[in-house]
Amino acid sequence: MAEDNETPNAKIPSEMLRAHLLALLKNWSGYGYELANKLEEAGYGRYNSGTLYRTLRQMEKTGLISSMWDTSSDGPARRIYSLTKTGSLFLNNWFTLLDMHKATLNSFMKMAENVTESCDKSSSSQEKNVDS
Amino acid sequence: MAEDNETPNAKIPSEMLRAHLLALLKNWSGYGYELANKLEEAGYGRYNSGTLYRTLRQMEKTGLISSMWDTSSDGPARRIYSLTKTGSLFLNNWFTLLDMHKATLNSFMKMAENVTESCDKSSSSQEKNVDS
DNA sequence: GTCATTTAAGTGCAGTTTGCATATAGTGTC
DNA sequence: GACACTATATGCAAACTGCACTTAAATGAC
Repeated sequence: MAEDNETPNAKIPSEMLRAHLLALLKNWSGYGYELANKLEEAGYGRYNSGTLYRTLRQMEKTGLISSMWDTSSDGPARRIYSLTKTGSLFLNNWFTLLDMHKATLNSFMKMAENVTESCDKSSSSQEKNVDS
Repeated sequence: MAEDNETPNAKIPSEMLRAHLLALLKNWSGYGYELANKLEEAGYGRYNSGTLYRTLRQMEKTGLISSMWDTSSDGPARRIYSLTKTGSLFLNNWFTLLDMHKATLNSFMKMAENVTESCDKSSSSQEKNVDS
């Protein structure tokens, strides 16, 4: 058995992992082990293989990617993944969502400045002790 | 009991919900019900109250926010939340993470273009997806 | 040949998180 | 009291996650 070099590294949110996989598969087809290597090369550590493979299968189940076995090359069979139309749309929407999210964050933080003066409806109890 | 108007709306990833809550609490203290209203006003539908309150308690447990009871106003007691120093740092890091994530996505998609280019020089179909 | 190693994918299971429904409780109105 | 609104929380099944372990094909060492 190979040495356990699956570093449980700085973990990114799983939604982002999915987006990363979709981006890697854009205009390109690859298999799990290869995708894991690319993620590692990009500085995301070696993902736990169980998590990665299961994520891929789940993404396939939800229609974001599709797979087929490749037995043409040497070594164990590889499950080659490629992006579906749905996956491609999802990836584009993800970019939109990121922008919206960032815009919302900024607007929320700006709201705070205005609130301190106007949104004091019923009682003027200024004892909002902000614990530090 | 009030009418069930908790619309299980277009759900954003939970990580983003957490970021939204942190952003709302930046330079401002508020309680759960109020935060739910603000999320709804911002167009995120009415979050399931159970999910929202539990998310807040969990964020408190991990030190992103802190709370205390406010019994000064009329009606049921409110649990007032405010951002901790950790939460503030987390929010800043979140922005950084978002940018890194987007950069990674773009680089991943460009990688694909290089691969297809070297394998298939004739096709010059280049997709433009670089924004920032 | 056979033994360890590398490549490649997957399962088992406990612990955590999520979605949805439901519970609890204070206050004001009729 | 009955009812609506405000405010927070719990119960539970389903889904997800992390970690360890298993399977299996090919390669190189001996």
